[in-house]
Amino acid sequence: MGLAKTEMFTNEQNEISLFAKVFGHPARVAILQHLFKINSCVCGDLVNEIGLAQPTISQHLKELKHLGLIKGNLEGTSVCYCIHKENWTAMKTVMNEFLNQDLTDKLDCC
Amino acid sequence: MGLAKTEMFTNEQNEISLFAKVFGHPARVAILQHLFKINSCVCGDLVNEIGLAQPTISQHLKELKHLGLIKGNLEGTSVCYCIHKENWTAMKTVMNEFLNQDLTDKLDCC
DNA sequence: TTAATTAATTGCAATATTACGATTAATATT
DNA sequence: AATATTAATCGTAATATTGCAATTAATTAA
Repeated sequence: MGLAKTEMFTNEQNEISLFAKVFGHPARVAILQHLFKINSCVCGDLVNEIGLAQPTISQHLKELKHLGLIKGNLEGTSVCYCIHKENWTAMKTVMNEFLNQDLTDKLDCC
Repeated sequence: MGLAKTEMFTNEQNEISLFAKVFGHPARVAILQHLFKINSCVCGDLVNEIGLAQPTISQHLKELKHLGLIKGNLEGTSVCYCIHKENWTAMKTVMNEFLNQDLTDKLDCC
């Protein structure tokens, strides 16, 4: 069916998987890394920086924006994107809780 | 075309996105959380615990195993799964480096 | 106003993912 | 050996994702 049955999972599980999914494409990882590196918040340069077509980059940016991880700001004809700091920090809290679960000695049974 | 052009991204970007992609489904998040909670390493109980059919769970387990995040061990007719501690720790290093990039003041331009 | 620039949107083709019934494989029990 | 139990695999349908050409929308420059 190709459809995740979100109603059978907890809010936390769904939230984690939504964040993870948006990081599940190298282009979006590259976009985010570039936004972190270029703190002057360059925009359409992403199309040049990453080797994908403009509509493709625009689509990836839309997904990142939709999850609240970036913000876009109109500046003349171009749009300036940058990391949404507060939301990024909140996302980190959720992801870290998942990634940093207790790895006790008992876990090794195999 | 629906295919990620992995050759145009760095190994790091591809690795991050592969880890993230496997966390990008709530069923796999739920499986991992359960394996962390039940440190006695219960196995086919995952099918009961999570509400999906046996082939579906088996498929999700395969993906987690393929990335090295869990190990499976035959015990009679059943298979006992658990977190692969070393690989989980290594994955955490990669993901943390990505998630914990510098959020300097300069980033806020929008 | 007209042309130029930039980015979003639309529409579509190619591919990937998800879910599960049916079957198979492997071991355990009788 | 015959049966039961458990999990993997196969095949397939439904849906989602990715990528881009073409177009549109919005602003700027001339």
